[in-house]
Amino acid sequence: MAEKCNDLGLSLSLRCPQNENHPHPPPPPPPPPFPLNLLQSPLAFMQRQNQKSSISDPFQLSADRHVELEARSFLRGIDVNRPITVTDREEEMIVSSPNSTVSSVSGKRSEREENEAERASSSMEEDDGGDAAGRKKLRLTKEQGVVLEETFKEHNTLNPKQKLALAKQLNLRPRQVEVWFQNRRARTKLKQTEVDCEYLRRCCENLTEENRRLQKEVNELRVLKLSPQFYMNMSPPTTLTMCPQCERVAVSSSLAATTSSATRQCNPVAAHHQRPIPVTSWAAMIPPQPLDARRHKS
DNA sequence: AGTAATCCTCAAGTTACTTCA
DNA sequence: GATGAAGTAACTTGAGGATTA
Repeated sequence: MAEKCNDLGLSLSLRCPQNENHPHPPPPPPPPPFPLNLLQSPLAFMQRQNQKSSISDPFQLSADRHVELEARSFLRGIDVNRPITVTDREEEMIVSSPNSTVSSVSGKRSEREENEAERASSSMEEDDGGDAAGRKKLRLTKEQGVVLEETFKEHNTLNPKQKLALAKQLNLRPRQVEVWFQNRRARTKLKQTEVDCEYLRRCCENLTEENRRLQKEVNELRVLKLSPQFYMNMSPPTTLTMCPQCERVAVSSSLAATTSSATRQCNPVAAHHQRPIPVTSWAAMIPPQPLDARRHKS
């Protein structure tokens, strides 16, 4: 499976913003074949790809369309499931995706059923002598697979012209090339979905663990808050200090921060200037007035 | 210009066949 | 050899876009 994954050229492509800042992020994903946006479904991606391939060569597409339309006018009703002969192949070089007609809606089923009998009587070109009843499954050769894969890497959709050329090159029916690309896109999407799911699962696990850790921390802090003597002896990591004389408040990270702006502006000789007062201590001494009001008063 | 019919292509889902452990 | 799982070619269905009468 992993080997297949490599064959498909798939890799993690989901970026989790939370985890980018996470102290224990998951192993960095390899460069994505196509970036996954959680707001963008794979379908949207595919559609965008299709649009891209269409837009990239509008002239060619319209030319193909022209060829198609010309061909369609006199090649209707061709049995596309019929085994390919050399003549057929020449015709298929003209008509685009003949078997799409089969998969299309309007009255195609009966047409196909008619073809079944004919197909049964004349075994396929690739047929090695098996029974002709039911659908005959062709196994693509290694060379065909390689070429298809290479083409798929270049563009995951084909316009009619490309399809015909590829079919000719590989000695396949255009319909087979078309089906192969459809299935290949489906496989790519499936693999990508699996990879994305796995990555999301890991994200979820990490966030759960982080949540558990933070909950534990919160509980510890609660316990700490409930034991006053312990709390009072503790020097807080960040200490608000205030000069009782000038009532200026400053933030210092340790005792060494006595050179903060508040103390610098006061008399450095005074002993109480050197000792940071924990918020809980001095706050109790301050009358319930806004600092600004008291400052204005003085 | 609006509309219905037709065709094509696609994604999604399914079926049936092949291969392999 | 039988069997079940996995892979995949081929098929079906429905939607949407383009073209044409």
